Parts: sequence; structure tokens; C-alpha cells
Amino acid sequence: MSQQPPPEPPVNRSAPTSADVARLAGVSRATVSYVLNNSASVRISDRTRHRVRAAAEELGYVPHAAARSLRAGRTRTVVVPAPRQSAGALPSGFLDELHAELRLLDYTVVQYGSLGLDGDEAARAWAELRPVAVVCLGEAQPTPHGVMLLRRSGARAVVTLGTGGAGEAGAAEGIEGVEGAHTLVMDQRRIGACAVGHLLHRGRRAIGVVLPEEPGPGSLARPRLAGARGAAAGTGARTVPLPMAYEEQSAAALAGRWRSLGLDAVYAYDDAYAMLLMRALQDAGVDVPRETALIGAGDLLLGRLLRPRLSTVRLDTMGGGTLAALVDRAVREPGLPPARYELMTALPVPRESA
Amino acid sequence: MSQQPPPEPPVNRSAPTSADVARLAGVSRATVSYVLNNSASVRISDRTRHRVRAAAEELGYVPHAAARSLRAGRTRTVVVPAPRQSAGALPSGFLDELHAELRLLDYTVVQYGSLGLDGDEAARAWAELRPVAVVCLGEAQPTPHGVMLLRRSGARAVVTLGTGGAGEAGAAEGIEGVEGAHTLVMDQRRIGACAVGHLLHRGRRAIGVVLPEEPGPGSLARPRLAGARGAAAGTGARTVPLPMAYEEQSAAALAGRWRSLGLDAVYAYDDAYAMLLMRALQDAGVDVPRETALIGAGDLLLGRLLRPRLSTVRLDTMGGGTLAALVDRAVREPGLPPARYELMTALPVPRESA
DNA sequence: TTGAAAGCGATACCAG
DNA sequence: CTGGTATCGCTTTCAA
Repeated sequence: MSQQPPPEPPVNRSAPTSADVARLAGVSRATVSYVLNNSASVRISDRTRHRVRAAAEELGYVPHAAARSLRAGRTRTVVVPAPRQSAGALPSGFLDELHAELRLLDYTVVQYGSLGLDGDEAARAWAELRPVAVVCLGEAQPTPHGVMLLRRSGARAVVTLGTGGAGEAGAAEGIEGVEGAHTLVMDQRRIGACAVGHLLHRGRRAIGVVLPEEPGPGSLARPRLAGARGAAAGTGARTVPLPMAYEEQSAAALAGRWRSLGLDAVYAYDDAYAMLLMRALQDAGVDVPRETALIGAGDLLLGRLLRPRLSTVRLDTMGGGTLAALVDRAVREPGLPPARYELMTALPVPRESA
Repeated sequence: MSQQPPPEPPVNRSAPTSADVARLAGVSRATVSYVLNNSASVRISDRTRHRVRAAAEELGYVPHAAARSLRAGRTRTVVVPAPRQSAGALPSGFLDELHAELRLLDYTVVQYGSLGLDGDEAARAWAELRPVAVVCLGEAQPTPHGVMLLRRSGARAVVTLGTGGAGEAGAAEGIEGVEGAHTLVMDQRRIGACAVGHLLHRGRRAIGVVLPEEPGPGSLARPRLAGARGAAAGTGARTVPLPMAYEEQSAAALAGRWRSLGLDAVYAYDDAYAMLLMRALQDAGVDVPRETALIGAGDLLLGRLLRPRLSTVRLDTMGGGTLAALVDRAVREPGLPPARYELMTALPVPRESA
């Protein structure tokens, strides 16, 4: 205490360790660990317990998660690569619910945006955290090789949420069947099929399909278009893709050349695009639904406010809590064979516009 | 393959360590570390480098993040406690951008939902990860004590994003001034003030303020109402809070008793609520804007589709990238005094409804 | 009932 | 140029 050859440790502002607690309580580090973890396999006198607790409190001791998991050889980390704006595919609040539920199950959720890393590089980055599970919600789907890498580094479950074919990365290229790789599918094709099915049912035969020009919704638009085409195939009806940006101008331009397209119906990706198009059509003097029937998707409340009321496709999907439970089960029973679950139903909601 | 007396250790599925790489390459662990980290302070022969790289590749070696940060004594973890659909307060895509930018700056983002933990308990949970920074975007605001706990456990910056007074947890109770606690403010009161200011400017004097009954938006509604009241104070105008749920029924009920309220204007929290109310008012025979002027907030594209076109308040806020840069700077210069930044401007956008 | 000590995996000294 | 080795903070046997 008299000489400090080193340049003076400035009060030692670093976090207190269990050793500090032990010193203050006058016990060993082992005892501290027993007390703070309520270890059942060992009996500690109440007096000691209190001393340890008081010391920890006084120092503001917080255990070091990295040290703990290093020692334990496993983590409770769940890596979730997901862009938040995937809200397009997922019901609003889905991710929040997933986070909350996983936290309730005592997992630590690490969310990754899907930018900047691709394929196996991303898998490597995730593997560094030694996650107990990986739940891929975005476009960054791991390759089979990536899945193996993750499994070898301790991941007990890899779950993929796909949008169903048509340019799908993971599911299409053979992740299924890889041990421990579960696939959840929210098949976007069903939405297009449902919408067009309804239009066909109404006797329409020349059907436009509005595709967002924005890149975000764009990835969902492809499978929806594929579904729309599938529904029309063999019925004698034809489908026409109609690129449109989410701007008044773009909608007006499309509406301006509407009559030259010779369509008697249109499915508009989702309700927001549908609302935009409906206004543009009305401004252009096109009668909805008489001249052109119009249907959206998503059952937005605001769609009901239009006149005519917007017909739509209602989407019932699993909640984030369900997915959390699924992940937990996969973690607890790593032997489960890879599964593929279908997790969305689409239902037409006829109102006035179609 | 004939007898498996033990339950069969299935090939030792545990992750390869740097020791495994060293063994395979015929070098020491130290050398492996030098090679894989491109350590500049030491010269390794190209032959050895290649051997090590090849061995790592062959084994699928991935470094163990926990071990590394334990050894290093610091992490690159940023904890982001962000709530359910904070999209209400934050511009859409804000969180995505923040994640992406932080990742570009080589941070690992851990997101927490704000449920289940309160106050210092939450701070403790965050501190276990020894984050280098904490960015609180939700309602879970740390107490000054929590901030100190985080700083002591190594956090070089704690950033709070507040909504501006009126029931605010953190900023109001003295976080400001705590060393290392920066406060970003997106003062929601300005929105209400701006909207009501515009209505006053139009000569209206009896102003309703629609407040969502939903708990999510509810927390933002309070400061917006406070701002609205502040703008009306001393002008001789009166304001009337109008609770309304985001449902057609609720809007219809409000519209039904509209004339008994004697209002000549209404500010409706945001554009979605405004659209809902406008339709209900029109259905009830109330003329907008003649009988009642109506303004929303957020400048939703869909609002422009209504007739009359919805007047609104445009919000210009910082992007997630800006916040990421701010966090990075705070991390790199921990000596910075606690700062309070104002990060949103509100601007009235008069259209036809007010 | 408590303490001493062996690691978990990676890194950075200091010898060789 | 490369190899031992101490170390980070914590858990968990094994002895005392």
C-alpha cells in the first residue's frame, strides 16, 4: 500500500468480481457462487448467506455472462437474423412477441439485421456467439453448409422461416433434411392464389397483379404473383404483372393507361397499394368494381374506410409466442427430425370493391 | 458398428477450439492466434500461415466470442432495450438502420423487449452482458442508480431516447447529469403543439384532441396532448381530450355525439386515427373541414387519398444511422459530458381537411 | 459447512 | 520466428 510502481490504478473502476464479493464477505469464491446461484447441492449457513448477499449488494456485483457461459460450455443465446421491416411478411408485433417470449423462457436474444453479410459468412458470425438456437426470419438464409457449421458450434436448433418458393433461398436449395434444420413456411403464394381465386369466382378473366417496385416488399411480391398465376392457370383467365411504386404519381400513371390494358380485375399486393390504386382509378374515371374489380391483402382497418369498401385477403398467422415455444422445444429435444410447418392461412374477405 | 456399450458419443460433436487447429497444423495455440488475427507485432512464415489457415478451414473453426471477450476484458456488445412497435415514436425502419449501422461499426446488437423486467432489475440483466453501450429506446428507462451500475460494469455510454416530459420516466427523474448518460429527445409535445397551433391559426377555438385508448400509442399520446394544451393556453381556446379506440365502432360512437361536443376542430393523434375519425364524421353528416377542421400527424401517404385530403404534421427525425454514429462517438470518447439532443422537428402540412 | 484448485477458450507477454 | 504460460471470471468437483 505504500508504493505503487504502476502509474496508479485510478480507484480501480472496473466491475467487481465474485472474488471481490468473497473478500468483502470473508468467504471463498466458491461459497459466493453457491449462495448467489441458490445451489441446492450444498448447505450454507444462513449467516453466511446473508453476509454474501449483503456484500454483493454493497459492491453492486453483477455476474459476468461471458465467463459463466464459457465455464458452462453452453449459452442461452438465440440469434435472430431478421430485418425489422420484415413486418411485411410477419404480422405486426410478431418479432416483439418472439423476443418477449424467448426472454420469458430465459433466452438472450441477439438480433441481426440481414445487411452486410452473406451466406456462410453470416453463419460464421452467428456461430461465434455459440447460440443455442438460430431463428432466421429475414432474407439471409443459411446454406446447408452454414447449418452444419452452426450445429457443430453448439446450436441445437436452426429454424428457418420461409415465404414459400419462387426465389426462396434456403428452403429451395436443400436445407430441409439437414439435421436440426426446421422450416417454418408462411407461403406467400397462397395470398395471391386466394385473391385471384376470389376474382375468378366473381367471373373476372383479365386480371392485373400489382407488384411493388420497392425492393423490400418486392421479395414477397414474387411468390404472391406466382400464386396468382397458379390460380389462373388452366382457367382461361390471363394475368398481367403491373409494376407500381408506392407513390401517387406512379399510381396515377398506371391508372392513366388503364383502359388500354383491357383488364376487368386487379389484385394489388396488399391493402396499402390497393388503396393507392383505387384512388387513382377513381380519379381517372374508372368505376370500381363495375369496370374493374379490386382486391388487396392484409385486411387493414383503413381499407374499410374507402368507398367502395376494399375487399381483401385476411391472413391468419402464428404468433411470435408460438414460434418461441417451437424453438424452445427444438432446443430441449435436439433429436427431433427436421420439420416443415405451414403457418399461415389466407381467407378472402369480400366487401364492395370485388 | 457392432457394439455400442455407451450411448455412443456421436463423433464428439463439440466445436473445434484453437487447440484443435494448433494440433492439426502442428504448431502452438499462440501461433494459431497470431495467424488468425493477423497480428502485426509478430512475424510468421508464410508456410506456417498457410498450414494454420488450412487447418482452421478444414475443421470449420470459429472463434469463441465469449472466451475472447473474457480475455479482452471488454465486449463490442450494444444492448438496445426497445419496445414493441416503438414504430409509433420512431420512424419506420429506424431500428433496422440502427442495427445495420452498428453492425457495420463492428458492434454486436442485443435487443431486449421491455416486458418482464423493471428498472434496476433490467439494468442488472443488461449489465451481465458487459455491454460497451446501452441505447434505451423504449419505456424501460434506467434510474440513475441503474446507469451507475451499467457504467461500473464497463458501459462506456448509456443513451436514452425520450419522448419529452409528461410522464417520462428517465429524463424527468434525474438521469441527466449522470456521467455518461446522454439523452436524445424526440419531444412528442411539439407534435401536439404544432397541430393545435395550425388549427388556432385557422381561427378555430374549440379543439378536440383524440387520444388512443390502446396502451401502446397511449404513452406517446400523453405528451402530444400536453403539447396541444400548451399551445392553446392563453389563447382563449379550449381543448377537450377525446378517448377513442382504433376501431370503426369507437369512431362511430364518438362521431355520433359530435355535435353535442360543440367543437370546431380536432387534432387526432396521428393520421391513422384521423382517417378513421374523418370517415366516421362524414358518415355522421359532419362536414369536414367546414363544420370541424381535422388534422393528423405523420404524413401518411394514405391520408392524401381521402377527400378532403388530410392535413397533417410532418415529422422529420434523425435516422438510425445518425444515432449509431452518436453511440460510436460516445463509446470512443467516454469523457464526453452528458448531452441532451433535440432530434425531431414538426412541421404543419396544410391540405384540405384543416 | 467451507476452501482450494482445476479448468472453459483465447490472447499476449516473455523466453527460447 | 515460435512455444510455453499466466490470465480473464466463474462453476464445480474433491478434500478438509
